Parts: sequence; structure tokens; C-alpha cells
Amino acid sequence: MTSRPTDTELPKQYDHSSNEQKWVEYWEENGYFHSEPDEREPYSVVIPPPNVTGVLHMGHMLNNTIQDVLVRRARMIGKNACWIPGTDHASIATEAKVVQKLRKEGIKKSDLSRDEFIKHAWNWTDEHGGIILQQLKKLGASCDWKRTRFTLEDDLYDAVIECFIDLYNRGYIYRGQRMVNWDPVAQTALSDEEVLHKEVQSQFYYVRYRVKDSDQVVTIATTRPETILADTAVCVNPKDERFTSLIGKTAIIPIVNREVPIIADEYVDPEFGTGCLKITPAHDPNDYEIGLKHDLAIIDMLNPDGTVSNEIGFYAGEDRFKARKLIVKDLESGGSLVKTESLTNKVGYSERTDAVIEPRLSLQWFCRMEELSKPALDHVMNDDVQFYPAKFKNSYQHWMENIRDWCISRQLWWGQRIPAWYYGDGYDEYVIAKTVDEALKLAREKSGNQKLNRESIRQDEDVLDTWFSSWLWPITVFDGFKDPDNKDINYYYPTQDLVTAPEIMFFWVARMIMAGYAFRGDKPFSNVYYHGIVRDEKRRKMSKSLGNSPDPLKLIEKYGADGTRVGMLFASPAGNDLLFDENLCEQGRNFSTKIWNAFRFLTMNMEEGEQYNPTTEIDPENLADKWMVGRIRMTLREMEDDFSKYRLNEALKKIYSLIWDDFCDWFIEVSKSNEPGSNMPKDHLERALGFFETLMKMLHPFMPFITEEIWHQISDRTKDEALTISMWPESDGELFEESVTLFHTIQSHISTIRNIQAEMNLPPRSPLQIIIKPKNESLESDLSDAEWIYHKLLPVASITIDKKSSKPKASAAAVVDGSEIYIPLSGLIDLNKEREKIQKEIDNISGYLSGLDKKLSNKQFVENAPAEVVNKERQKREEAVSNVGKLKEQLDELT
RNA sequence: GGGUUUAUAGCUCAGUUGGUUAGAGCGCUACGUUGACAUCGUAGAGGUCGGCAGUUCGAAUCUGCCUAAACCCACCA
Repeated sequence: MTSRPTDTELPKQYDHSSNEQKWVEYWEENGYFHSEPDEREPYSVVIPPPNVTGVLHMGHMLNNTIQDVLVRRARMIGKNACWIPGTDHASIATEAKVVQKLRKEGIKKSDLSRDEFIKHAWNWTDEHGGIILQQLKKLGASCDWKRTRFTLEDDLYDAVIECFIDLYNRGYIYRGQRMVNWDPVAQTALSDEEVLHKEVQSQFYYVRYRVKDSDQVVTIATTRPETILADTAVCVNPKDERFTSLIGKTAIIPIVNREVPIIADEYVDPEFGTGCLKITPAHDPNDYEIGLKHDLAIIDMLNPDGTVSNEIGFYAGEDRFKARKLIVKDLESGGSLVKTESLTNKVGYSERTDAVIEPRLSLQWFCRMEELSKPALDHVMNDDVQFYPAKFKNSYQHWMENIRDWCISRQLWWGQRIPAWYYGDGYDEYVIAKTVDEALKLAREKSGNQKLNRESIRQDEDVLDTWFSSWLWPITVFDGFKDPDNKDINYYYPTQDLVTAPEIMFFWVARMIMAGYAFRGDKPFSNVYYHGIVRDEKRRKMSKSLGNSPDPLKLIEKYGADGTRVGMLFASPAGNDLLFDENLCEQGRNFSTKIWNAFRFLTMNMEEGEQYNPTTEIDPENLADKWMVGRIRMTLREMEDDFSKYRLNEALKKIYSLIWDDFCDWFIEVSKSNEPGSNMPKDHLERALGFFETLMKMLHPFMPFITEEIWHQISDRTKDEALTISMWPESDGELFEESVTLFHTIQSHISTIRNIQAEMNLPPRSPLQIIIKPKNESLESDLSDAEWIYHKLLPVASITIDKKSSKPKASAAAVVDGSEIYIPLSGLIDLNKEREKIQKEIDNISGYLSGLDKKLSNKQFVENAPAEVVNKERQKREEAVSNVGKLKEQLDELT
């Protein structure tokens, strides 16, 4: 029940900024988003945890808007919705930021102890951490904030260590010397997924090596001439006749004058470069393999920071790129450089630091993936875990079938430290243990040396890859390691939907699925919805470095969170990238204004001091009511279908159009009072409010703030009520199809008459004589009953609805769906214009008709097409013939 | 080099199992503020559905080839 508000209560403009803040607080204070296990069906979602020190960007906006729509809708259809928020410690990204900050303060990381550094990192995290979660609240994200987790908090730290130990015991984790992707800036190994290959213009250097004890030379081609310093062989293809004589001889490396063997291997492509390949086992993965095969020496020429090591004897301490320049100069002056060419090739860059990756041989921890990947592949292929869009199954399959072992150690401090403890002199003797005491015990057992003490064992210096903690996220947020049989995990796991970008399918999604089956024996989620990447109008990815990304908070400030959410979703077809355009947010904001004004109009029709009860009980005699109810139920059914397919933008467009086009443009218009200045009849107004309430529910998942605001304004709500926890409207019930069709007919009559007004340049407000000649008697009676609608929407002087009508002289006329409409214009009519108009319509229909005739006179069609289709075409033809006949008559009368 | 996807109005996209003279939103044009909304209303213009061939009575829709673009994977020095 509600009454007319005062002007101060309902300002002319919708004020999104104060309203949105108000509802954020209201929802949180009342704990509407907090979930505890109960008898309802669970609907759980884990957030893709943003970097703890990150700030909101457009990708987050899209990702979290989508999740919020799904979660709010699930909550409203009666599920126990639980959306778990949290942040990721993002080891390499955060550590890089902390190092940078310390450097500005004049502190080098190397000057600090591990503990000191970690203390700085925690300070940084405490200072910047969680900002992004506050920003998500502004967006309206309905997370269960009490359940906020952080990947480096104690419980999650322990879970990661337990997981490592478990996998080690199962034989999946091993330590090995491998060629890894080395990031010389962060000075750590990276997994293959963290390396981005970019196409660049490089120089291809042709360098001549002398062959020992002969006049011969071999010429090799390389893009990285500095690695010549670490060459330990020259290799040719055994079938390449040009070089057969050289095989087995010795080549002399320029600059260093090292003697290396000339070997043969199938790997070498005789067509590429010179057909001779220099072999640098320590700095190229292929060369490393060849080195192993041919038992070549391995010379490591680089320091961890990418400078040339002292042991080489040349360019010591110079950065690899500086060394490249120097060596080229020296080769040239020494006469060894034959030529240079430019070449387009792909170079690996660090995803985080953008440094050029150096392949580097080092001792790292690996996780064997073959067995882990098997169930994860099968359960996606058989749709236990469903991908939307399904096309991503293909690349998932390809990756899983060619999966390589995962390098999980990182030479960083910020992260979960590897629980390996060394007790010998080197790194060969170790035990895996959760605590130092346990490690000591195990080390004593294993070595037989009871004299070992805490000081004589030392823990591995490295931490684990960030993804080695985030792959457990759907389990650890419910404490599934701490207590594998707790109430939460049993209730919420597996979660329902995961919403993420395809970019991290391999980093994260695939690994979570593996972890789910490995540690819970069950999938982590049932559906994965991949959304696109946010791009600008030039299709460039939005990024900080390009500076082409708007600040999401400014957008929210300008257009409201509601408007911004709508803008994001409008731009977002399922599974495709979205071209973000600020105009779409403006459109969203305009929609807020439209809604607000529609509501304001309804309240303006309230009588002072009168009480109103919004209702959806319709008047069975009122065509507009039945039409509106039918449209609402139909739209609800269509939206249900869209939601089931994650076509959120389609669902949004439908409710947008239902509110704007159907409710505002037609329903409110026909509900207006006939008497200018007088209010809508009370019963009409109460139904309009009732429908409005239903529409606000349908819109709520997309625009949570304005809908909540209006829902509270429409009725006086008790303190513990909120739209956000109200029930989604029922789509069951009669669709009133006949009424909807009839209303559509009337709509097209009205549009046609408005068209005549416009074409004939009639003053918009001058009253019209309207004569309608319905195509049959039943329509005649139906239209007569609905005559009032014409009066509401057109300036009517008189209206005649009669099947026996005939066209008055000098009138404009049209045929709509077999019925005829005449507007007498006594002298006002421009005969030529009217003739032209009718002739145009006749031509139009004639073209249509000739197509139908052609089809129907085609024996093949009549014989082969289903009878249903043929009949439909015949019917269409009859209608068209009749319409052309009517139009021709109208035309004749004009002459 | 391998794989996947896309091509429909000026722009962004719909078009469900082949049977519409091809739809929406934005933009554009014209007209319009007597009781919400110019952040608005009404009307309108605009496409031989990338190209070529084929299957079919019938193709935007199915098949093949071609062209263009995007993305993913891979160690071409």
C-alpha cells in the first residue's frame, strides 16, 4: 500500500549516486547475500579472484556483472545462492610491485632477508589489498562478503602445502634439471602458459666458422649471435650432400676460439637459413635435446639477471642485448660476419614483466600432468562439465591431449614456500614435510644420521606458482582440505557456474577441473561460461599500457552502476569479444531515467491522501490488461530460455523492450485518463503499479539499484523486505494469445493512421474521422469492444467500425492485414500524393504476389513441399490478392 | 606449420530443425513539447545476407572451393 509522494521524495531526475550507495549498505546490513547451508537447492559460484593489489578494470566489470546477474537471478528463483569473493596473492605480479616500490625508497630486494621482504609485501597487501573488493561492491556485486578469502591466508597456505605433499606421495611431483622459461627481470622460471609469443622484426646474422685443419668454412645463421659464446657443436642434416664431407670434423667458434664437433641430426632443416645450425645446449630447448642425444658439453653463459657470466671471458657482466651488439661488431671486424638479413620471428615475452624470455637450464619442481589430465579431459568431453560456448571444448581437448609437465617452482619469496627440506650438502638429499620438526624426523630416518638438527636442514628457497594455489580455489574456499567432510563443502561443492575469460582456460579452468577430480573425486563446477575480451572501438584489447580503457569507477559515477552494467551487457554477445562503447552505458543510464519517469508519472496520478494497493489481478474485460499479462508471461518464458543458454544480453534486451516499448509506450498510454488533468482511475493505476512491480523484479538481476529503489517506493515495505530476496514472477498461466493478437492488430492500425498523419502533413493534434472496415465480422465485434483504445492513442473526432463501410470521397486510405482504414480529409487531401502512396503499396504487394504465384505454379513445389507449407503459401496469396483488390478500388475512387 | 571460429543495414549484433519481399538497438532524416520522460515521442530512409559453384520444388540457413579477418596451439635456428 502506498500513497502519493511529495516532490522532494520523488525528484525529477533519478539520482543514482546516493541511491546506489544506500542500497549497497542496506543489503549488506541485512545480510541478504550471506548464505548458510539449508534445505534449499544450492547455487554457488566462486569469483575468479582478482589480484589482491589490483584495481578494477573493464574485464573485471564484465566478468562480475555477468556473475552478479546469474547469482541474483538464482537467488530470486528460490535457490540458496552463495557467491564467494576473494583475492589472489598473485605472487610474481605482487612481488614485482613490492620490489618496485622498495626500489623507489632506495631499498634493494637483495639487501633484505626473506622475512623482511615478506613483511614489506604484507604491508603492501594490507594497504592495497581489498580495494578491488570495495570497488566490486559499488558495481552491486552480491557476494557473500563474510566468506571473503585470500589465497595466501593461513588455511589456504596450509591447503596448498598439503596438496603438494599429497601429489608428491602419489608420485606426481618431481624435481629435475630442465630447460625452463627464464624471466631475467623477475629472475624466476615461468610455466609455458606465462610466456607470450610475439611476432617481431629481428636481425638474422650469418656467421662464418672456420673448420679446423682445412680451408673450409661453415656458415651458420642465428638471431641470437651472443649465444655463440656457449656453442658446443655445429649441426647439419645427414642427408644434406653439401655438408657430408664436414661431418665429424671440428669447427672453431669465432671470438672464443673453441673447438667443437660438427655433427649430423635429422632435426636440421636444410631449407632454412644456411642449413647449418649452431648448437647451444644451455640456451635453447631444441639444442638441449640435441645436446643430450649427442652427449655434448653444456656451457651456461648467462647470469640469472640476463648478463653474461664471468666464466665466458668475454663481455662479462654485459646485458645479453648489449653483448649482442658488441659481438656483432667484433665478428664484423674479425671478418666472421657474412651478412645480416631482417627476419620476422616469434619471441617469447614474460606475461608479467614483458622481459624477453631466455631458455635456461635449471633445477625446478615439476608436476606430472598425464594422469591428472585424463579425467579432466573426459568429463569435459562428455559434458559433465559443460562449456558455454561449446566451441571451447576443441581447444581444451587439444591442450589436454598434448599437455606437458607443469613447472611449479618460482624463484620468488611471495607465495607458498615449497615444503622440501635438504639435509645433505647439495640438493640431492631432501624430504618433503609440512613442518621443520616433521622434516627433521624424516631426514633422520632417511639418512640414518640422528645428529641432524634444525640448523643442519634447510628449506627450499622457492615458492609455488600462483596457479598452484588458485587451482584449489573451489575447494579451499569451503575449507575442503582443512576438513574434507565439512558442512559447507558437502553442500556447496560442486559449484554451479564458473564465469571467466577464455584467456585463462589453461592457466586456471583446466587445472581446477584436474584438481577437482584429483582431490574431491568430483568436478569443481557444472558449467563454465566464457565471456569475451573487452576491446575498444578499434578492436584493440583494453589495457593499461595502451591507455584505451575507461576508468570503471568514473563510468559508475557518470552513468550509475545500473547504467554501466547495462552498457556492458548490451555490448556482450555470448562467447564473442565485446566492443565497448561508452554510448551503451549512456543508453543504460537513459533507460534508468525512462523507468524513473514512468514511475513518477504513475505516482502523479495518485490522489492526495488516497491509499493504493498494487495488484496483478486483471480486469477480464480489459483488453490492455490481458495483453500486458500475456506479454509479461511470454517474456518470462523467453528469458528463462535465454538464461539457460547464458544469453544474458538477449534476456536483457527482452525486458528492456517490454518495459520501454510495451509498458511505457502502450500500456501507460492506454491507461491514461480520458479527461485532461484528471487522474487515472484507481483500479487502472493499481494494476499499472502491480505490473510495474513485476517488471522491476524481471529487471532486478540486471539493474539491481533502481529496481530496488522503485520496489520500495511502490509499496510501503516492512524493514526486512527487499526486492533482492523476493521471488521471481511466475511465467505459468494463461498467455491470452487472442487478446495479444487483437492488441497487435490495433497497434498496427494506430501506427498506420499515424503514418497517414505524417504523410499528409496533418497537424498532430487535429481530430480525425476514422473509418475502419474490418476484414470479417468477428474482428468487427472485437474492434468495437476495443474502440476506447483508439480514443486514448489518437486524436479522434469520430470513429466508425463497420464491415459495411465504404470509402468516402477524398479520403486517405490503407489496407492493414485485410482490414481497410479510411481517413476522410475533405479538401485537405493531396490527391497526387495519396495516389502515389497507394500505387507504391500496390507495387510492393504485387512483387510479393508474383513471387508467391511463381512458387505456387511450380508443380515441383506443390508436389514436394509439405501440405502445411503449401496451404500457408496459398493463404498468403489469397490475402495478398484481396489486399491488392482493395487498394485498386481505393485508387479508382481517387480518379 | 597445425587447429578453431567468424563474415547479415553506416556501427554492434539477432535470425533456433532450409519455406519472411531479411529483424533489433545505436546512428541518420523529417516532424513534434495541451497532464512522466528532448536522457523524450511519432513517422521514415537504409541490406542482391563476403564471392563462386553445388544439393533442393525452395538456401542468409546445408555441402565444396575461393577471399578476408580474428583467436588458440607449436622448439623453425
